[in-house]
Amino acid sequence: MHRYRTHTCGALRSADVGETVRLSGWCHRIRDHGGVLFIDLRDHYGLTQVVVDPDSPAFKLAETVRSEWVIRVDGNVRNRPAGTENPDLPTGAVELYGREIEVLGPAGELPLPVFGDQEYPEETRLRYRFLDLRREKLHKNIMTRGAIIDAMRAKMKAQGFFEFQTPILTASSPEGARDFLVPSRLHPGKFYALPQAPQQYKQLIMMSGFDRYFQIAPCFRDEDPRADRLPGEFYQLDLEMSFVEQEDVFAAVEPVITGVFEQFADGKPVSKNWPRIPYAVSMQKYGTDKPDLRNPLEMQDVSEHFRGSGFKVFARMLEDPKNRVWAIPGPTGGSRAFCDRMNAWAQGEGQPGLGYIMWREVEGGSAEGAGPIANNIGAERTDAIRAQLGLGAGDAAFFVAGDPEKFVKFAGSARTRVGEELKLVDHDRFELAWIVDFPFYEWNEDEKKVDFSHNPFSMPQGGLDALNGQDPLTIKAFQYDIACNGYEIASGGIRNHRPEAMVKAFELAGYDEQTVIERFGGMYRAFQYGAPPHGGMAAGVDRIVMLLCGTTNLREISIFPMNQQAQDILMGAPSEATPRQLRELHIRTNLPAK
RNA sequence: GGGGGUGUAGCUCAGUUGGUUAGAGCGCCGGCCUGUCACGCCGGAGGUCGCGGGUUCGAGCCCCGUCACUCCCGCCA
Repeated sequence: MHRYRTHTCGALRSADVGETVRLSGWCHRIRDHGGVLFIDLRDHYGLTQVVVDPDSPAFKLAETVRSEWVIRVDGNVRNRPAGTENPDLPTGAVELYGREIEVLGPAGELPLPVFGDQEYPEETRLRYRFLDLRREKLHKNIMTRGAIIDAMRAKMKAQGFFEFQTPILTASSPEGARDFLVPSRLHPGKFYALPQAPQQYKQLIMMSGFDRYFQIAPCFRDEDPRADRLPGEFYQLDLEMSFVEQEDVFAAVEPVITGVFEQFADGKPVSKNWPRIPYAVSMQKYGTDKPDLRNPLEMQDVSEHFRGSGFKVFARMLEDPKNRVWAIPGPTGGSRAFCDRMNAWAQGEGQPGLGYIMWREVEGGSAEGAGPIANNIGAERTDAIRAQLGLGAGDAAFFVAGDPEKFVKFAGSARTRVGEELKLVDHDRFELAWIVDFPFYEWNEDEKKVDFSHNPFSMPQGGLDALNGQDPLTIKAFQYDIACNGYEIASGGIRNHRPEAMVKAFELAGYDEQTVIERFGGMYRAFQYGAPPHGGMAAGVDRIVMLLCGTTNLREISIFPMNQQAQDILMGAPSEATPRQLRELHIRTNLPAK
């Protein structure tokens, strides 16, 4: 007989009745009735009820075991007495009558019970992560994560992609987020950096003549935490292809992502033909470049109805040509209570308020606008707005006014808020979309200069001609994202593989050729010796797993995450280095006074 | 770096207008219990009310400061 087990805790069935078996596992739940004692024995595979009574030689020891002790039980499998079967358990028809118990690993009092689903503070959960990981939900999420990554690999390989590994110790990249640095012992005063993404490596792989690259790539960025961002490190499904245009990338990626979602969506619908939404349109309709398309609301520009109207606040604002008035439709929201609630919410967001019109039914069945704005602009304009937004009696509309660049973010969250409050959002579906035509540059107000708005390596639409002849702020890039349910789950682009275009692109952002050579020497060199047109994408593995596991917290789908102060409180990282380690690295600390 | 929210038992939380010895459920420990599967019943232990100061006859509650946690903004090519 095997030292620890003949079966797992999820294996036994009626067919095994009469067998003498050996199980090992954790004592999940113990029910001591004095004369008869039940232990639910748990392992990775499932739960089996062990029963012990005073006739068993194991009885005395069985009375001493506690939750989460690891024990080995020998005994025989028998049918449960009629009426005591548990249909909720796969093993629920049978039980193991225990004759011998060996304690393999006793446990102290638990800081966090494995049984049950009570919420526990994050600090406790992270310090005792190994206990939390035994719990059903987290254990399942981690297994799902592995299965999703398997599916990604399989689907990528089926599309002809080949997996590569790229260095973890690399050079600091001048653009982007803050790097994690690793001091070099052999080169005093110099540092490696952990890759923020294998961006340059994957392009170099294309220039090295390989055709289709992918990698489940660890990425490291020293950023401040957010709810949808793991501190320190995260994973991307990173891919790159040669001799492709944007359409080819879409054609390769869409079935992979759709397939993964469908496979793990648990029956929830997944959008088939993804809409392609230009960045500018997305900002106008949804107020964000990662719209939640489960929310049916679309904002519209209603400036014309307010220009020269009796609502002086907006009318005066519109005298500045860059200002606009946008409307957020609120179907079924036409009550004073709801409009006041939205107004109060807006004030809580630091806004002066949120103007609105509500439409009430009047005799004859038509709709009449009400509220301060409607009174000021008059019935004709009010009705024109109603008609444009396709609203009727019982509906409302909310208005934001000013410079769209400044209010767009607030407008987007107001749209989300209205949709959620009016229960217009179907949460049980996955709505995927391509967001395309990102601007190549953006205006940096602080430094009064043009900056790359996304990826400095992407190809401007129109190529070198556009860079030479066009207002830089109007140039679009072959740069795209995938948005799903309000999250950015992937980002990519067609790369700029022509050195003269690359130099020009950097020149417009204020970097001369010498700087490009210094900062991107390897890439610059590779561009000189036959670079294929290429492009690709990187998808956020953690966010995709999070969406498919139905959680909004990345720490629920990551096996050993750091806390929000970027500390691993299980392992104790970061920690101080010994004087000897620092000496070898030629480093002296200079700590802030406190 | 800035702003909001929250800190009461191991955990989730209640605690009246400022008023006696700060409570409940879960968990833990002990006892009873031969068919439970959120077992049940009885008993018990467990508290610097985040910390420091102030107001008051009296502070878990009010005021000031501080710390921790958390969400958001900045940041995230």
